[in-house]
Amino acid sequence: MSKGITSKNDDYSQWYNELVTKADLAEHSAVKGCMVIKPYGYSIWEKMQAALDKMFKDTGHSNAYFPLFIPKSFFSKEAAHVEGFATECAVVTHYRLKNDGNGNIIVDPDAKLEEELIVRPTSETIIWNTYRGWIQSYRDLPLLINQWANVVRWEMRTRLFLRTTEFLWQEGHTAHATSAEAVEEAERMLDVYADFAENWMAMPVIKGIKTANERFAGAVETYCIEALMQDGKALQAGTSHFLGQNFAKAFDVKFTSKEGKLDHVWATSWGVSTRLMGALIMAHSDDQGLVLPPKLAPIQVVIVPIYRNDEDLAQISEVAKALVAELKAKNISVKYDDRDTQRPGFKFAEYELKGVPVRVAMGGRDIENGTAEIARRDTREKQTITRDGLAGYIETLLDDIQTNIYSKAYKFRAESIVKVDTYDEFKRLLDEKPGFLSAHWDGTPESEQKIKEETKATIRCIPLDNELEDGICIYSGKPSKQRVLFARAY
RNA sequence: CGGGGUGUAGCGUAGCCCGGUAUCGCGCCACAUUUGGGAUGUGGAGGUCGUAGGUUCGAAUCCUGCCACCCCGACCA
Repeated sequence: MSKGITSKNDDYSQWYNELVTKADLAEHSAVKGCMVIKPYGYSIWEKMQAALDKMFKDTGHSNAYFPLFIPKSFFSKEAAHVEGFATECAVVTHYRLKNDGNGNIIVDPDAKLEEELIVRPTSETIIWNTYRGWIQSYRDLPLLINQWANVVRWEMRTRLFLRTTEFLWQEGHTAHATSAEAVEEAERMLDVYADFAENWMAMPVIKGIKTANERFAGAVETYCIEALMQDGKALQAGTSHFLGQNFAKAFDVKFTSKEGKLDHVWATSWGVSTRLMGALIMAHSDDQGLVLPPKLAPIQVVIVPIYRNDEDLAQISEVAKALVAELKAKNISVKYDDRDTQRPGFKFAEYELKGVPVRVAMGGRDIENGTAEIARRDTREKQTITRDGLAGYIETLLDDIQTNIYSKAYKFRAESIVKVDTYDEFKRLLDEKPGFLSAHWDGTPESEQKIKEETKATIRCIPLDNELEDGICIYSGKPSKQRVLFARAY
């Protein structure tokens, strides 16, 4: 491991790339655009999955699994949907290889599929085709299903976690008897995502709705949570869609209501992906490496012994192992690193790089004095604490770190939302002080598109709690009823 | 997919212009001394120079195709 990483002030994207690889989260694979998620990175994802999965179950959802492959004909049934995804689909055309006689393995031309299969970029079509057989009556509703899966979107440019050709995610797909109920579901799941982002990832988000330009292909309304990264760029962290009856109509999913009337069902879908890993990294980390919120850190506490000989080590280990037991009893994940192959300074740097929230160092001096040195990753402050009540202190400290990194991110974001009233000011701030720009917009896709072309800033969302306020569009000068949030985005 | 760049040991690199079988650092292995912020010394192992062709007596070096990665655009979670 080489010393140090590029400073995020010098080169933000290089800082990010080095962080991902040097903290052992992921690496590029032999397959273009696809990554290998390494054990340390995957264990963070598993923690995210566990927390989200529980939240889904607590809101009444069940997990299921649908196929990776989608017949091409399914895909074409919803016009907007196919148009939105057509340009980024991987297609399976054959099912067999053969030896061409010259020692080369080739695709067997005789093994062409009658109907090509699309590798799912999202599963609405296969799921709604399936739901047709599951739903007949209002008694079958609501149908609340989630699946954890991989999907493939053939992106032109990829970045570890933020945009990869294959990625992991969850996709919820629900069916309801009424429009209102489906809207309520879409909003409920948006709240779940916001709750997760803020309370687990310690990342403040803005809940909002997307403009028509940014809406999911096939949705009536797209809700989103938008986060702000430390370089002032926005990142869409999760989306929840009210799909109306679009997919029900496309796949002919009808139910008989209490009143005996036949109608198409109302749908939602919602998802978050391994992109959250990228968000987590960029939200809190610094030039020393990752900063992980304690609730998602695979290792919450590491104990490093400092010793001169085996006798010292034996003494320290006794105390350290007792602390390990106390912490484990409090459900804190702790690692006692007594490797003799690395020196303490190396270990300090390594665990800082990996974002372990709390480090405990114990040496001969501490054994004599009945103390330990506690270092917190978020502020890099060190304190000497007495051995009595140490486990309790650490437990409190972990909560404190969780709160502190949220506050820090919240403060940064609050400072990064700026009201702008002229287009010149808008353009100036985008370059000088990137962040969310709150500005009036006339509500037309044309103005939004022009602003995007000229400045690369897009409307991230119309905040759900937006106040109505009369004004004029910064681009067209036409009347506007409310401000929307613009930003350059990942 | 367009423009630019890069590919040499696990990682980072020199050598390429001017062709003669590969340099240095980190890491790795062994031993010793070390251990409160990325240890030091001595010895050692490790390379089809991204890949496939071509030119040549001879290619990391020159030529062509392909692949991958990075940066910048268009597309997007």
